[in-house]
Amino acid sequence: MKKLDIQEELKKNGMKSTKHRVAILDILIKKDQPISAENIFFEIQKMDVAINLSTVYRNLEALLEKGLVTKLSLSGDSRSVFEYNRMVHRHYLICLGCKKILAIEDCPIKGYEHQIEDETEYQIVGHKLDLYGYCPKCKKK
Amino acid sequence: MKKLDIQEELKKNGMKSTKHRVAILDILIKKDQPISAENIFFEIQKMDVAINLSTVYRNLEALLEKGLVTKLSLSGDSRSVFEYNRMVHRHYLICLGCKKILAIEDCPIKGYEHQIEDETEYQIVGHKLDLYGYCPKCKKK
DNA sequence: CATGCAAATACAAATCATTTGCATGATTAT
DNA sequence: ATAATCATGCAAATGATTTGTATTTGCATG
Repeated sequence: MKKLDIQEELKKNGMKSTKHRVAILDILIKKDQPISAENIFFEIQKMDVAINLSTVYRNLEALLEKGLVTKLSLSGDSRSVFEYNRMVHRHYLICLGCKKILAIEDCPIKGYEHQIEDETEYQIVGHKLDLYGYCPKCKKK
Repeated sequence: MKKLDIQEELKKNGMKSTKHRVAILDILIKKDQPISAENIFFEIQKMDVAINLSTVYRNLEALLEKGLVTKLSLSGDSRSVFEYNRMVHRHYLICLGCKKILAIEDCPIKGYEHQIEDETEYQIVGHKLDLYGYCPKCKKK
């Protein structure tokens, strides 16, 4: 997505367009995997844009509220990771060796939610499924 | 489980039996739902046993290593919760209203792990599935 | 293009959950 | 009982995230 499109996207959502927001979205859109606030901070600095870590957090918070990004916390890591919200239901496959995160769009839970609704009288609004294992490279060791 | 059995269980796992450890396990065994370190701390104080929060953390860590308890971090909460390890594979149903956590022993993922192994060449070692929704009480509001 | 207002930013300090260092106290094998 | 070992309290450190506040910026308007 081009810089102009990102600015457009921000305004469409009632947000001011700033170089920091554009940079954050740009990074998130390009990354194929979720990334932490601190890593976003580092990436932006690599682009020779000065930014403060709290600005990263505040912007992620704002983008989150507008639904432009999603936040996820994975088992065994105390920090959250963020990704551009591609509006698809996703699950994740996390490599316990190198910590790489792979997104999976396939979802095996469809009918199960209804079954649980019937069994428990709860109203289910969503679910979170993550798989843990070892990627081909880490598997060898 | 009785106090004596808990002491037995601790020794069987090569741990010294202390009043704090017994109290922690006792609380965990009685609770039907996962509980945070701080809440364990409060519960122990209610039993008129003096304890420090760092002792709770250190003991949970030790019990975790011995496999006597399990730790889980749930989406949208920055603190971890713990439960007695009943040696069953479990999923959780979290009420977004009152935050109650219900354990579900049924698991719909069985075959899916193999399918993903075939598709991705990863070696899957486990998964985490949590459902989010509203319990019968909170559903009404 | 100047300008004013609301929103965004930097920076430091606060917070929250969790961990650690160290001196002291309890538990267990001998 | 005694020593060796491990557990504990307390305070201070840590790491991730949030917040207060003075300053700067984006952008609608004249």
